[in-house]
Order: sequence, then C-alpha cells, then structure tokens
Amino acid sequence: MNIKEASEKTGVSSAAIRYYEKESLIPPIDRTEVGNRDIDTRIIRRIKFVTQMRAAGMSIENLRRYIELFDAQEDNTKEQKALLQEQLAVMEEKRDDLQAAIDHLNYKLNHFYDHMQETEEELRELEKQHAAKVDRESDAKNDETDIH
Amino acid sequence: MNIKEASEKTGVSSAAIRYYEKESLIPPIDRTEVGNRDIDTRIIRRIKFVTQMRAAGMSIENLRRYIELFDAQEDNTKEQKALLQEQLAVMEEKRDDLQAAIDHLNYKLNHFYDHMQETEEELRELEKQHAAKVDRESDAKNDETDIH
DNA sequence: TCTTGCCTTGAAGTGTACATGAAGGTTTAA
DNA sequence: TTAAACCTTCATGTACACTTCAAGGCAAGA
Repeated sequence: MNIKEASEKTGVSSAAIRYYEKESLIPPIDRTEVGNRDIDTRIIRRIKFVTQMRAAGMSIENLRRYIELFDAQEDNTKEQKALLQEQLAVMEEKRDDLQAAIDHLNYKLNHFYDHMQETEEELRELEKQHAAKVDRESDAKNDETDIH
Repeated sequence: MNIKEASEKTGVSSAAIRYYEKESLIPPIDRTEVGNRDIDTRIIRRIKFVTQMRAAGMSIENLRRYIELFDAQEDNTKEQKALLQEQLAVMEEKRDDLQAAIDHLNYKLNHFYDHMQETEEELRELEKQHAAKVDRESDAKNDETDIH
C-alpha cells in the first residue's frame, strides 16, 4: 500500500505519516525498489494507535517516550506500566473536566427560555440579578464558573 | 483585586488574562486612577469559565463567537442554543473518544504480565504472534488500533 | 533618593504539530 | 514523448495560544 492509500485508510495526511515516521511514533517503513514507502497493516495499526492517543491529548513527545519504552529490548515492564498508568490518570482527569464542562453547558441549555418573546435585554437583566445573588451568596466560596 | 491576585485566584497567568481581555473572551476590565486593572468577582467567574471551556478543547475563536453572541443586545437565543448544542456535541464526542482510549489503555494494563521473570523479548514475541493472529483474523475488518 | 515590586502597552518570540513548496524521480495512459 | 499522478527528501511556512521583552509609570520602605 502506498502512502496515499494509507492516508485514506487512516484519515491521517501523507505529510503527517512521514512526520510520524521521522519522529519515531511509528516504526521505520519498508521502501520499494524505487524508494517509495510500502505500508502494511502493522503500520496502519500503529498509525491508528497514534491517532487515538493524539485525539486523547497525548503529546508527540510523550507518545514517543511511551513507544520507545515499549519497543526497547530491555525488560522495562514496570516502567511501561507506570507510564501507562500516568497517562491513564491524565486522560481520566481530562475526561472528568470535559464531563464537568458538558454538565455546565447542559445546565445552561436546560435553563434557556424557550419562549422567544423575551428580549435579550430582559434575559441579560435576569442573568445579572442571578449573578448578583450568587455574588452575595458565595463571594468567598470561590468556586463559581458560570459566565454570568 | 490587581491582576496578580486574579492570576493566583484563577491559575491563569497575568499575561493570559490581558490576552483574554484583548481577545474579548472576558469583558473590558475597569481601571484604577493610575490605569491598573481592577478585577472583580464577575471577571474572575468569566476567567474561570474561559479556563473550563479551554480545558474542554474549545478554541479561542469559537469561545469568542459564543461569548459575543451571548453578550449581544439582539435576541439571538435560538442561535445561542444552536451554538451551545453544537459545542456540546463536539465535547461529547471528545469525551467518548477519550473514554475509548482509556478503555484501550486499561485493557493493555490489565493484560500486562505482573511476573517480571519474562524478558521483554519474550513479551515482544507474544505480542508479535498476537498481531499476526489478529492480522489473519481481521485483515479486512480495518478497525484495529492496538499498537502491536 | 533609590531600590523593590507591582503595574502598563506594544511588539516580538516560542513551541507544537503539522502543511506547503521546491526540485526531482517513476509509472501509466494517450 | 509528453502529461498526469503518484512518489521522494529537505527546507521553509503557518496557526494557535500564549510568553517574553522592552520601556516606562506609580507607591512604599530603607
């Protein structure tokens, strides 16, 4: 499979695949007689793995650290486990933050006025009053994140 | 409250607060007689809102779009709702992708060998065999993302 | 009065993760 | 045989989200 097909199969641009190879996020890719990359399913799997971890917010740098460790000859299962667990913790925190933001937006959405007769000005007034109330109630609580 | 205190209270750098003001992610901040920013709890709340949305992956550009719409005088509740729902969908997808990656890593972690006597080479052999098996079984399935 | 420590603005610099361009090679189809 | 459509490497460019720097002002304490 040439790089274009691999790109289509993975949704990763050809340039990005070359970049990943250069940065050792994927193993060195075999070349044909004329020097073109010949990509097999193993590489495809690893490109997809990179994509998934990138989407989960893992940096190129950390991904390389992890992959280097995994590909190494030495017995570093412990370190691998530690690294995995570290990354898991980061991702779980990220997921929880994301969920908190989702809850926040859902709350806002559920408290929107469905009746369009209210003017935005009225809405803003109500929001302001709410904000003032919240200020009075929890000025020192310091855990408010609502926009208004 | 001066900008340094606000920075400490929010965990956002002074420079970033100035940047957010310049980019209209937070409202114009009042100045003291000598021109220093005087930051109140309303601004603090909005900084935290920005932080939360940024952490959830919303870009500065989209955040500004959203805030502009929200702060506008016109009655655009419909557009606000649509924008909120759009952002919610993006975030939920992100959360699900993240959860998939977490599951993936958890799987790997749970299948790690706890007995350290196996050498990394043996481990790699097992992984290779597994990969080959998976290749045979689902070469065309095209949904594998495991690293080995 | 002079140092310390805060603040201001505006401009320029930084790191990440690619994207794009230049210059050239190969294969296929008309 | 010439164009189209791939490919290669290497170098440079780009977008985003800040950070850092430069040049200066204000206020308090030694």
